[in-house]
Amino acid sequence: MTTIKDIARVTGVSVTTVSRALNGYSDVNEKTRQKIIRVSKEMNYSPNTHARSLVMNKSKTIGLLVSGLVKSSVKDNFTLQILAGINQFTADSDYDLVLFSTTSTKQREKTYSQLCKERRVDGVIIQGIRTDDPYLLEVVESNIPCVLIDIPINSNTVGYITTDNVEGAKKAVNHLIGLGHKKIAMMNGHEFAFVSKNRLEGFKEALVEADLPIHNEWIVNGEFSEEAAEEKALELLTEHPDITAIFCASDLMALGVMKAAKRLAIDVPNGLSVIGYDDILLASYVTPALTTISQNIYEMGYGAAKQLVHTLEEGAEPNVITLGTELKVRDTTGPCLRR
Amino acid sequence: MTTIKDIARVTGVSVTTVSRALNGYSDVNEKTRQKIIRVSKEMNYSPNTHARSLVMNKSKTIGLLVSGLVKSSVKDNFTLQILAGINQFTADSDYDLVLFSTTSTKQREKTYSQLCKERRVDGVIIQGIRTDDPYLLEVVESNIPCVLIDIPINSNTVGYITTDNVEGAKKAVNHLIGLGHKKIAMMNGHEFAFVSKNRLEGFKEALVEADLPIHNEWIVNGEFSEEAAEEKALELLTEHPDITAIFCASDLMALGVMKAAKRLAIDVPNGLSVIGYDDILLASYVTPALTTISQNIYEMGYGAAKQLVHTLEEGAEPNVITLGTELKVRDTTGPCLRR
DNA sequence: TCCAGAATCCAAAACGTTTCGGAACCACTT
DNA sequence: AAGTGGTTCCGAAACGTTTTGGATTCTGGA
Repeated sequence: MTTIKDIARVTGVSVTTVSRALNGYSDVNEKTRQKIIRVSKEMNYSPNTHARSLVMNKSKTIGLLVSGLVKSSVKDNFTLQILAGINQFTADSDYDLVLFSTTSTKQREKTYSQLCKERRVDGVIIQGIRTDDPYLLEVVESNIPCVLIDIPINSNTVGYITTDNVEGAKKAVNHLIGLGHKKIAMMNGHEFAFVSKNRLEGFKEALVEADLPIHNEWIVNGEFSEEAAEEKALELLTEHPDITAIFCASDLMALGVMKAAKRLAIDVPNGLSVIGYDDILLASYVTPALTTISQNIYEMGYGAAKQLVHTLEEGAEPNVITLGTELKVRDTTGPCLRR
Repeated sequence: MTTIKDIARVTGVSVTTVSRALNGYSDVNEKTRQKIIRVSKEMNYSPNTHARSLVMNKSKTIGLLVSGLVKSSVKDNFTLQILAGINQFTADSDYDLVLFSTTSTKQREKTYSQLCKERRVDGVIIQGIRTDDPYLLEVVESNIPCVLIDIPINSNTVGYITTDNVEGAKKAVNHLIGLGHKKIAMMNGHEFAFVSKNRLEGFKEALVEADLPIHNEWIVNGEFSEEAAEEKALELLTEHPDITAIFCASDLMALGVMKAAKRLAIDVPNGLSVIGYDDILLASYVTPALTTISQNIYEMGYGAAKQLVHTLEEGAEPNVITLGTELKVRDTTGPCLRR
């Protein structure tokens, strides 16, 4: 493996000059620079990033800490879209992306900051961890620049990108109300997710604004899982058959709710309107196609990477980005046929 | 950031001893080892991998070179499943995963080996690149250990993992033949994919074994794209209305074919049987649900990582792994109603 | 008492790069 | 002739680790 020393030897200059030539400094004669470049091409040189990182004390690497990258969660291509967005940005920058996984036994052995410090990543993007994850605390305490996805924590080293979940939820519920629904339930995620909190808030606000009562027993947690949501919906719809619409905090849970409706021989949308959240790929492919609140997940990934690199390069304080949402009306919502 | 030197200073021993203590060498007194461990915990020490990699000349990092990680290809969660598999393995090993993207302008600037050499990855997994990709040549020529997914190249540094595509294709076509179909077309991918070559081979073999003629004009290329396949199928079905079944080399293309059938008002499966390949997530969710050849994509990712790490650790020569396939009969194939 | 061998420790070199602080040289100006 | 300023180069230190090849001390047996 050719090093800078080899090139120095061959061209007859010092390693300093080779380094400075290759890095475009002005204090090297154009002729020698050309010679050095030529020789380093001939010798197939490429710099050793480890040596460089060691002395420069930065690695041009950003870490991605996810939790949704396991076999079972392949249905939920949220993570894939985030990744695609991040990848799109980093591919055009000179940063590399290393994947940290929180799904493993490593999580228990190594702390978040250890992970980051060992690999000497310059910054981190975090997606899909729960608010009760011990990693989260460490993030805020450590001084590694960090962009969170859908977790509203802001300090001088950590920023976040999210969508307006309150507004999104209101859009969804208002759509149902506009269709004449008055008995609307909510399938929420779990209490350890900020999005759940916000979507619940939007749900309630929309009801209040429409002068509809809030039935707390109509608000259940489906853990963001298709199966759990199916079970919970089964209970809910059996105990409260007068419910005419369900707002779900994720599309995956909406699918579960639809399965439950099917088991109870309730027609969607005529017997029950269902609206999801996320607009995952499956939403437009299931039958009937799922009405949902769409968020540009790819854009979130891209934006997260962009923001992180920006704070890394410019030393700017990370800030907060909120993206909009869009109601996608498909076939699982219809006018309320009961009173 | 605490270093080994700091610990040496505090504990009153040399850096050598600290290093050897932390790395579990036997020539350090158990008492001093405990002291060193205690102090390094107190000082929140974590080793600098760059320094370590520099001197050890290996990085405990494997690279993943993919091409399917762009916005448009989010439907195809093949890549996600591969990634999940790899991630599952690396998470339990002490290797990290860094993502190389081939979708960018970087591709033109930097060669494959430059990418690998710069980052000093110990090995690489490659997925989703075409056989005419210039990177592929470099892979074989470079001496970096490498595992290819679905690309049959084998040398003393490169191995591959794949499924039995000939057999899988035969299974698919035999299924159609068993349903009474005699006029079977094929929607293939493109000539720069080994899987296309093999699936075509299996297609032909099955026809020959059943004494059915091969119509070359019934074999078209859909570029592994839903849209292209739709267009090609439109032409094919218009020009040759006697075709009763189509074997598609990917599920995504099968979806395109189904759209074409819909546009031509051909009922699936009664007017046309369609069978796909891959068993992507969507296959079981579309209506009618897609009959397909299932391959365990997750397992391929896991196997690739396992094999790579194995050759890295044991110095073993990489070899060839072939996984099985499975026919999943769903609703897009039915008995031939014409003669 | 002396010696062999085990146990425990350490100094220094090495990995490949960047960068600080100057050195050497040349061409001008005064 | 002396000083000034610009251009082009370089030696050496530094980054944080591992490893080589001993050095030192201790233990037990002859």
